[in-house]
Amino acid sequence: MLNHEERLDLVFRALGDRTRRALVERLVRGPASVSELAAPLTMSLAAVVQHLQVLETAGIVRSEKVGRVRTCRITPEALRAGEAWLGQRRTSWESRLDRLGDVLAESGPSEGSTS
Amino acid sequence: MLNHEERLDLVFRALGDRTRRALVERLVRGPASVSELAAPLTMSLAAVVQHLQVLETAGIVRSEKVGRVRTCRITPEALRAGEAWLGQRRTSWESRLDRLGDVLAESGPSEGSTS
DNA sequence: ACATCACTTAAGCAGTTACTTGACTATGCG
DNA sequence: CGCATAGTCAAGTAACTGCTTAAGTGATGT
Repeated sequence: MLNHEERLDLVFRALGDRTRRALVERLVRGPASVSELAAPLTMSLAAVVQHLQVLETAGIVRSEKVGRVRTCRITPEALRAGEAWLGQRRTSWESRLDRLGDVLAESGPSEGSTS
Repeated sequence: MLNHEERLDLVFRALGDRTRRALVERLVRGPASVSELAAPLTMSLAAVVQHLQVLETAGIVRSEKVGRVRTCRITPEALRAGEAWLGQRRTSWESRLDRLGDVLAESGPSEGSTS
């Protein structure tokens, strides 16, 4: 079991690494095998597999093995959850600024200001 | 100096921690002092300050000290950068699915399908 | 059958993170 | 002044990360 906060922990932490973001960038253009994903990277294959596991436990990627090839693909829900969290905080912040603007406008543009 | 990838590293890593997300959630509702931010949390004040430093180096929060009180507030640009990254990858993924759908549709809805 | 390919698993290690405690430095207030 | 408030700084530590290498496992190609 994995609640919403735990999921966000895993998603944001997973994305907080260039290599893993690079993997995501490759995978949004379509599925790929582990070796295809590893090819452009300078690290060992084992290291790439470990990064993929991080992405997979975060729910960002899923993979299935056919024969000896593991094919990885994006699962967009987790990315959407991260985007949604950020969007909600941004709108919350913006609406606060709006209310603040309203209060300042209410005091009148030429009436006695705060200064 | 801090390039775009480094900034994203810091932003996503900063958000990959519940405590820091809680601090952000508090701060989107308006500025607060360090002790106000620490009050609802169970950890030491020093620990909260350390979390705030992580948020500040990520560019998510800025703070200024007046007298003996440090007041923290959100800087929304960094959050927007994270949201933008996620949004771009999502649309990239979605447009790929659209193209895939087009190709499948092109073969004709009642013509010989893949099965 | 045998080699090769595509991973998989495990161990180890340097560096980082998320805390803690304790000592310290300003304010600000009566 | 004297004392509480609001942080600041430095050390220490246990757990976690991001790698590495090396030794498997189980397809696949010839």
